[in-house]
Amino acid sequence: MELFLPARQPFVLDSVIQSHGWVQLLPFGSDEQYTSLSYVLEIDAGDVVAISVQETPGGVRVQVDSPLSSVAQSELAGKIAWMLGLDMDFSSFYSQASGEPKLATAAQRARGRILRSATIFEDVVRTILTTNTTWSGTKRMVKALVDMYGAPLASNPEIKAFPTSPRLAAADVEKLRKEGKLGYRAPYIHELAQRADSGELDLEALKANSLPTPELRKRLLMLKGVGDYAAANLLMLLGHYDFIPVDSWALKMVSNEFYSGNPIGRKEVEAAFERWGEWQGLAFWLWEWTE
DNA sequence: GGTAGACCTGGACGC
DNA sequence: GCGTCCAGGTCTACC
Repeated sequence: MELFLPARQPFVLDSVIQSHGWVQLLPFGSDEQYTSLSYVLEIDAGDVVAISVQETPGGVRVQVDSPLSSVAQSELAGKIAWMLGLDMDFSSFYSQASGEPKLATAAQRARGRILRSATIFEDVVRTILTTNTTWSGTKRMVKALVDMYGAPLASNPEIKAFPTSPRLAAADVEKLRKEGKLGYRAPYIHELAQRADSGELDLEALKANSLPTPELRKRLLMLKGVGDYAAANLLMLLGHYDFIPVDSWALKMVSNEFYSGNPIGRKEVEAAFERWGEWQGLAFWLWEWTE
């Protein structure tokens, strides 16, 4: 079956797909030209569906591998709209960035939307798995979680969705640590899943929050395994760009660009992008760095 | 508020 | 093949 979803213009699907590395992590996938995004998700009714998204005039066309009830279709449409940020408006940022050569492609390519997972829970788990490791380590850990705990697609059990909070809450911590090779992150992920599954933690409510960014950041920092970098990354996924995700790569890039390669810290990174105000995280993210 | 050490894994390197 | 060192953020204890 197919769905058509409208997108606020301007919209360029491959800019969303290439917005960061999520597309390289299971169960995301894409073709080499980034014209199509694939994903597998478990919807609330318990069905596991594989979807493929292509850009079409005015929005996106979503191909679903199996028929769905109208309720499930509605849920799926809402999740895809969230993942692609279909309704997001970056006109204010484009206006501010119009005189900056290093952000010249932002408006041209409708950049700004950052690819999200279907749930905040999934994005928090992914983000924790990016910390204190290499990108190949992140890919390995995410693959292990999907392989070990993801719900299989009925038509092809080899293909699995990202595990939901109930599935990870029921997982064995030592198995996560040893077989999943999550190491010290295993108890963080397990505790997060248990709190989300019990209802103590309503991560999905953050999608519709109207909290000021500092308050939202405080809540994110209360999650075990989420520090300054992870919180800033999650804030951007939530549509708040006032903080910069400062990791070792950021320090290197900003040092080369603004500080002649001298050793710098978080404060220098923030100072370099302070003029972008509420858009500073996005300006940093979309900046065309000098190699 | 700032700092040091521990956490865990994979990869690079030397032997 | 084995051992050692290092990189990658966050947590905890301490000052």
